Amino acid sequence: MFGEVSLQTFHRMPQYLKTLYELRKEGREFVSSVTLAERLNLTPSIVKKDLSQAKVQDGKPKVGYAVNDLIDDIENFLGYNNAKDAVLVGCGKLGQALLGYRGFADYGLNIIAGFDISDDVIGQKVHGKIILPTGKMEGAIKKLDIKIAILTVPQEHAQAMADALVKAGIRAIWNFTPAHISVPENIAVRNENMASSLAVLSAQLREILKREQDLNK
Amino acid sequence: MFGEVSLQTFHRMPQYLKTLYELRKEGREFVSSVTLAERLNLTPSIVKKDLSQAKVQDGKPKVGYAVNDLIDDIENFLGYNNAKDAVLVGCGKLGQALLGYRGFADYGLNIIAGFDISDDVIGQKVHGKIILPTGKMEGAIKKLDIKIAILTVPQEHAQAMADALVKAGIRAIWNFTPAHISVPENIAVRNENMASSLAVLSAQLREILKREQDLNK
DNA sequence: GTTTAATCGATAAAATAATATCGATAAAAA
DNA sequence: TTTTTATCGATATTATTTTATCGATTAAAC
Repeated sequence: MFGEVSLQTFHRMPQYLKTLYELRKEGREFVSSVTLAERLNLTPSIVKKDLSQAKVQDGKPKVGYAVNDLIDDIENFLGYNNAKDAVLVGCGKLGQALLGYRGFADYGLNIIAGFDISDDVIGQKVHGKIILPTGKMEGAIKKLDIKIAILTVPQEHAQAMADALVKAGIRAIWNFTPAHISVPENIAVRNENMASSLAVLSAQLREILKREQDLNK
Repeated sequence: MFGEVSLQTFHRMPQYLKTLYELRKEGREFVSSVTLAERLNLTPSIVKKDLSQAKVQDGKPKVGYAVNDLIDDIENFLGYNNAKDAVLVGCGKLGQALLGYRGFADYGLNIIAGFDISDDVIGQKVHGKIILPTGKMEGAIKKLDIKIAILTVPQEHAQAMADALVKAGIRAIWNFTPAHISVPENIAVRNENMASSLAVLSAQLREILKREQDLNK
């Protein structure tokens, strides 16, 4: 689906980038797949395979990859340079937390504005981002040709709002609600599913505690 | 690592559960793997395989699985019944949003209290959850034998706080900071990594837009 | 009561992802 | 200058995950 590049690879890319920033800060010019793998608990093989998909310049035998070049290549690969505009819909607690999250800019995401139905928050600013009434949403999306929406409305409004966003021209929805939303197949959805994450964490914890008990028998 | 059950399977479990709740609400007594697969965009094969790992009672040919039994089995499998206590560390915007998030209770997670260093928030209550000074953290964790921590401190304090949590006896950390934290290998960590998610969403969006352009040529 | 249709559960096949291997190469050491 | 060593990049192998197949079974239709 992604022209050969797997989702797992995309998942790991920001981790490589993060480690590379640290290495640059430490003053290192070159880094090997072995070092990256160690820092991120991966194998050198997978690191080399992943990087081969993002990088332009080859690594050098004996020394590895040029840190700066690699940073450029991955940033470019992930589109961190050409900032993408987005809207955020639903400015409750979580919505406002995300609206004020400065980290997004580092990832090339630029939230234009928040939208909400409640007069209590309309007109407020969170870290310089204005909250507008949902009535103005479709117009803004169309006018600015925005493709990405962050969805943080209450669960029961998730589907209706997703429909409205699609109608307005949004092509990718980052869904922070627990609701499963249905969209046409040419729309990307990414679910930030707390329940899923917690299920996995609980499973890990259970396994760890069990292993420990077995040992102490 | 999880006694045969893969992480992907754990990820899908809460989705099944969610759909089953809906079906129960609709008054359905039985559901087939085909129906579940349709609602969640999966194949019947994977649904059957996943469920076979969580359920106790067999499905019936021709009609499928008993909705109520299946709900019980999955809830049990995921540990939604025996509520797990947790602490939340770092009560900034995101921390408070999560502190006030009622959904956790549905997943069997019970946040005992929030902890923070700032006098601005200490003593406040968010949805009935009190915010305490970090000085009292270790004592509370030990006294109540708490195993799970939600980490929402600023990135630069993530590692130090993780260390403190491990020292206090925490065995599973749900990390909402962008920092990569190092912990002993008998501690579970789950990274809620925005950068990763955004990378995947961007990749999906890019692919969709590209496919569209190709068609219009 | 017999036939038909839908589904399960087990297993086989295919697809995908991760890991290991190895020749080529460049830096460093001898 | 020659040898050694560490690493890349390509490819082969292995492991994991998903999908497909199929006999057995049960509810419903006839």
